[in-house]
Amino acid sequence: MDIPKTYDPKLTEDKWYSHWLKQKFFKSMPDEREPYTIVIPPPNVTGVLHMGHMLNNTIQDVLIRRARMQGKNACWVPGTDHASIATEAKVVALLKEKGIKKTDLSREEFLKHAWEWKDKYGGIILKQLEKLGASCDWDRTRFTMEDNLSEAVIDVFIDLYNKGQIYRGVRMVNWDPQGLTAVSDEEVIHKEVNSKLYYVKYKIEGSADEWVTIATTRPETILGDTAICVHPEDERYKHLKGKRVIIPMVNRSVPIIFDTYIDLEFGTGALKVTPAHDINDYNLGVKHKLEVVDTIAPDGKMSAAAQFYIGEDRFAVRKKIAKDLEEMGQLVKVEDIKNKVGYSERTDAVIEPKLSMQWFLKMENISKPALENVLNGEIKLIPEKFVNTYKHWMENVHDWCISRQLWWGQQIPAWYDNKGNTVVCKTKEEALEKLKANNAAIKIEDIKQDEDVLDTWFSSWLWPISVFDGFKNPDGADINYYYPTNDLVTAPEILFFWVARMIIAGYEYRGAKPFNNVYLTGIVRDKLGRKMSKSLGNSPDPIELMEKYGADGVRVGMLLCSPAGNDLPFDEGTCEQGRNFSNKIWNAFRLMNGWEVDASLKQADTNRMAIEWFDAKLNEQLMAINDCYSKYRMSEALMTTYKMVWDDFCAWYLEMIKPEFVDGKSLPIDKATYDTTIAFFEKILKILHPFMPFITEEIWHLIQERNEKDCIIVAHWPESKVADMVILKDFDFVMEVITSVRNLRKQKNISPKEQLQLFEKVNQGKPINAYDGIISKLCNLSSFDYVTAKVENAFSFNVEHAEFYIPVTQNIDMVAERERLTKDLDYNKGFLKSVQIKLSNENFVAKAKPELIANERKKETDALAKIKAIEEQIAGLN
RNA sequence: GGGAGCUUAGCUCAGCUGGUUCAGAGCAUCUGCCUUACAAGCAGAGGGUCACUGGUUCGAACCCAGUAGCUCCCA
Repeated sequence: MDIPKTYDPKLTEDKWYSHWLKQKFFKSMPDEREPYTIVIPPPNVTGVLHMGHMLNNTIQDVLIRRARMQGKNACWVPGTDHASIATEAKVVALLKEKGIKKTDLSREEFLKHAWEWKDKYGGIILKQLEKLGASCDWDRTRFTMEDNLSEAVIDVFIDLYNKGQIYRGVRMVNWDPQGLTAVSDEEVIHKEVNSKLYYVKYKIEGSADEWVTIATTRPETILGDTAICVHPEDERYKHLKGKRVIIPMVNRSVPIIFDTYIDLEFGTGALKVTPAHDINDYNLGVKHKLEVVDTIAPDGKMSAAAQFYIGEDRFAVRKKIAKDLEEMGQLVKVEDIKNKVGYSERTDAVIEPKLSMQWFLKMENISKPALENVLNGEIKLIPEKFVNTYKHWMENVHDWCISRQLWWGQQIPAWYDNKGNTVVCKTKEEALEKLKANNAAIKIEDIKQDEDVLDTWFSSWLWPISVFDGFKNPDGADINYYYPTNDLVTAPEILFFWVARMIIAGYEYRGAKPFNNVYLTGIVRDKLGRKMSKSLGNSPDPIELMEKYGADGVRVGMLLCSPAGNDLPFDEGTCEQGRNFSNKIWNAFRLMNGWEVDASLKQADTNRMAIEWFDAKLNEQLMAINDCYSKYRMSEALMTTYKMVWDDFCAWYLEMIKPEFVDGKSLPIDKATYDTTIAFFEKILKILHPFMPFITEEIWHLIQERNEKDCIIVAHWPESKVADMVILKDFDFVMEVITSVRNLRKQKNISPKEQLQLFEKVNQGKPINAYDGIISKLCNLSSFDYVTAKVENAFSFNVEHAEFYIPVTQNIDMVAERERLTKDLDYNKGFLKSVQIKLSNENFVAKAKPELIANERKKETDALAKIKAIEEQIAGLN
């Protein structure tokens, strides 16, 4: 078999992915095995794969692949969400390009376009996940707006309405003037921006020339002012009690009210109150029964109620009104200021607080079990620090605004008659029956359905239940088997948007949690610490990355630097490291593959010892890896695996058993060693598989011809046995000897090809001589002997209780040697001193644990012995 | 303004119950090697006042208090 010396992922990835699909290895059906379930955080249908998805889905795939290998019935459910605002915006933009205005279309026509768009582009991201190797059960792919899932959403709305948990009311909402819809509090991003603070004076009614100066960042809302508010304790304004002021331009007379809400320090201490356009002003308005004048239209332009600047944009008006006020002599001054402004997460438009009629879900009672069961550990958040954040949010939870002024989504099942009656039910026919109760004369054509749709999260909060048809078929085989799911992997950004609400829905509709563990990944950032985003253009294209480094390489790269919950400053270098690792594994295989096996050859002792050692090492490391997995320390599990493969297996083990080269040709290897080595390698490949599915599958099949179903993806995760600690400890000594010899060669400029003699003088205990053959091989020794006296005219070093000597033909540089040994001596003396200080401390001896003291005493005697040995070596140099 | 968290090598991070030579890993850097698996490699080396200041303790990267800087969440 001729194998290229560089691994080429392009030749393997598509091949194995389609093989896995063909063999239905990702498929899961309920059976008698223990289930292991993950539901994907459904990516937005408008989305294309970004680095956040890469990280997130790599972790899910690692978890699901390992579970599958552990013999569990692994089920990873994929899907997408319909993303109301984002999708609608895309479709509107596309129609605009074609010269079609949304307002010219009927709802049905628009939805037809939207579905066309979804069918064409909505599956892109899932296809991209296949490149990554995602082993989702694609037969289970769901979409939040497909019929069954939509029906669940509507049923839940009706159910919650009937339970009195949903209500309709006028409330101040976050209005997105670009998307022309309300968005929830969680969809508003507050950014600090440079603004101006305008000081404007209002004339006191009935006075000749008496004024009150207010400060505002939004002078365009002056036209909607319905009061001025000052602090009741503010000496500057006490005399204004009972007075009124005149609003500039509109000349409206409004009261001066007093409230402790006012910050005395900010601006002039006098606040203009615009209940229609500021949430705090709105609350003041409710409290003081103020008039509400809504001066800004839904599209962000001034409305007729403003009287001036009608039809002009709010930001243009801000500049204009400042100028006009200045001309009127009522603009006192303008200051620069930094303040926080809310932006729409979806459209990036500045949010306009706006009063409107919306549907709300009461959160207070329904969220209780969701808080309780996270606090008591029934549901674990990983890392745990997020419990604090979660608790804080859940204890201060606001009612959830669930209506959106859009067409793309589930239309709210509320029906209105011509007399102001409202009913909530599934169909117009049902509505007719219900409405008849109060309106006997009603006809079906008099009934109108609510125009709005439900928030997308009102679909996705049902995801872990609805993907298993848990609403339609609450006692179905799927929901009973797969629910609660095991792990959820998602970003901390949507802990409240989504995770908390899924937990709420889980308890409300299944009486049980939706998942056991929530693994919160970090946010992928660029080198400057900025979040990766399309608008910044600072994100590499994941598909290109995979083409450059291979899917396995990128998976390793993503995981190497991503501890749970910590942000991940992405560096392409780690993908390169991942690619190099692929190549290392590939070449390890090439080495073994090139060996000629001689069945008649007896196994050498060195090989037997090497095998014993690596067996112990593998067990030790596997135990550590399993432990990392159990704690969701993914990057640590990977790093442990990486070192076990690269250092322990390749750098040490293979070097130990590698047959020698004689006359330009490798000697054959004995069969026992070969077979065991291949068995080790297969174990290693299995451990690597969740991280690097493609290369491991490829090599698995190169090792030997296998049945089409005999794939590593379904191979059994290796059993971990207790490692032989004695061997491991002995070998640490051996490694140190070998490293010391190599180090000496390097320092003395002795070529690795020049054979050396090595002598060992054991000062204490028995020599560990089982590994002498290995030392000889890896150090390229001509001889290795034990002596009882020190060797003259030789370089020396110490390892534990033994002195080692390498005689040399060349002259020893006495000065350099003395310097080196003196340095070693100083270190050991310093160490001894620190131990002795500890031991002479009465408090330490009295209070520390006995085994600790015994250990310190041992360190003391060891150090003394070592110092003595070094001193003798120095003396011997003369 | 309220809350949470972070600060350890040039970079990214481990460091669990305070106690072993505990100051670590990977990457990067430096030195020497194209040694028949791999230069995407091999062998070796150098890097740190554990943010700062105090305290508790026989003993502190770890516990406590304060200070500085950074990040996130909420208003």
